[in-house]
Amino acid sequence: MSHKISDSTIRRLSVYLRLLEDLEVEGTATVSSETLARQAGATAAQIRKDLSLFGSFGKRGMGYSVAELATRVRGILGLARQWRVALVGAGRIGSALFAYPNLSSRGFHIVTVVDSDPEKVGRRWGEVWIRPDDELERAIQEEQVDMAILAVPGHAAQAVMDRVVAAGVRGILNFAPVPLRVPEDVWLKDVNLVIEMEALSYALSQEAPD
Amino acid sequence: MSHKISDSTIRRLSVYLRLLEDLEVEGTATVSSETLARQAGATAAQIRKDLSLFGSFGKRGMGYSVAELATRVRGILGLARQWRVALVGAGRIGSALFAYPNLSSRGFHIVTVVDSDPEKVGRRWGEVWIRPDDELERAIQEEQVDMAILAVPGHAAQAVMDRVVAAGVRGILNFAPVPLRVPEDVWLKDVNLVIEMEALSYALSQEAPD
DNA sequence: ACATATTTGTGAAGATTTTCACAAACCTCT
DNA sequence: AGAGGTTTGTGAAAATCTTCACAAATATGT
Repeated sequence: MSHKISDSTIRRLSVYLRLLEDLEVEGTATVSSETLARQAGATAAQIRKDLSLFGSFGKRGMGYSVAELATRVRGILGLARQWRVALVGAGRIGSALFAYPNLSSRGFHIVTVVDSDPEKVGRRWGEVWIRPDDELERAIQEEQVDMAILAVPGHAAQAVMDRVVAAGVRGILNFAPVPLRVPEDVWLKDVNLVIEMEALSYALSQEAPD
Repeated sequence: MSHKISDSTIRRLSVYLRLLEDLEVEGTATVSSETLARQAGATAAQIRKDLSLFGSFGKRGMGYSVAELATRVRGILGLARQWRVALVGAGRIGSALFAYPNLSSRGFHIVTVVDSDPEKVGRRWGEVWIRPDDELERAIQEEQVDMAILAVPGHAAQAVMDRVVAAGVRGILNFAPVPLRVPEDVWLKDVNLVIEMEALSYALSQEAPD
């Protein structure tokens, strides 16, 4: 296995998986690449190619077993386990993420929250206490954190990032709209609302004479 | 002008712009593609190629005038104006977005908020009242909305989307983790935290034997 | 058991995106 | 004014990603 798989392929697998789980709930037994493509907004060939990079999961003439393919894709994506996540930043975005049901329901558990605001430290969110900034490293170790979500202001992001990485975290989701530097062996994903809005701005400006 | 410009190029321009604005604040007069590349985490050739798609903004031997390039990129991205945005969904994510300073400071003004929860309707957020779901279309028209942000549960997203589009909005930022269908002339950007986390899950699963 | 209809898996072709590499343009210093 | 050092802008090459198209495999119906 493992040529190099593109990020796009992985992201599409995540989409396919959600659709497969919906189909599973609906009780659908098998699905063709054609049907899945329609739901995913992709092409059938794309789906087959994506899947074929990891193996041969379908039956010619029949399509894919929904249950089996879902299990396979979960395995590929590393979702057969639970992930322990640290949330850094308990502001508005942080608190929205903490309560976001689609993360915990999919195996991403926020096991510790850290904030630099003394006003917030010591408060309790559900099962977890908000810990002070200077306990970041300790919290990461004690709670055996696998991934971190950075929901801190842009000017603080790189410094927090460096500490999180030094503490051993190798997967980070960043909400600060600034380019961050990470070592080669650390995975960083950015969620940047400004980019998305500005991309919309560009698109609308192209055609609308307004 | 205008061959077809790729989405990636536009997204990078948004990144460059933020760096240019930082440089402007610092009082830097000119910047080379090399320097900008280092800050953006891109390559110098990439930056020059991106910019060259829109014109010739630099001076050989000198680099780019920070102020001039920032203005040019703002123009390209359609940021020389203000955008009027409707926020649909006043839950946790919606309220975090409403208060997010990086949107309003960059010309994206949330001018109306709609929610289906009677509990929330009628409350006031800053200048804006939360309006009931059935006033969605009216709010869009009255407030001359250009773009919408959908922060509603996945199961409601497509229906809300259809109404927003029917009301004339042609740019939408969607937070629901479901694939949405839009007409060809409508621009949709997705922010999907589940995809990002699952992509991290895949990456970490690859090397970490754990 | 055979013919017909589906649907996968995948090389090859096509399209898109990124990187390379260098001539042309510009600045600075003497 | 000329030499030397920078840096852009851009064709061409390389790399990556998507679509095509079809043989092989399976199911179904007679």
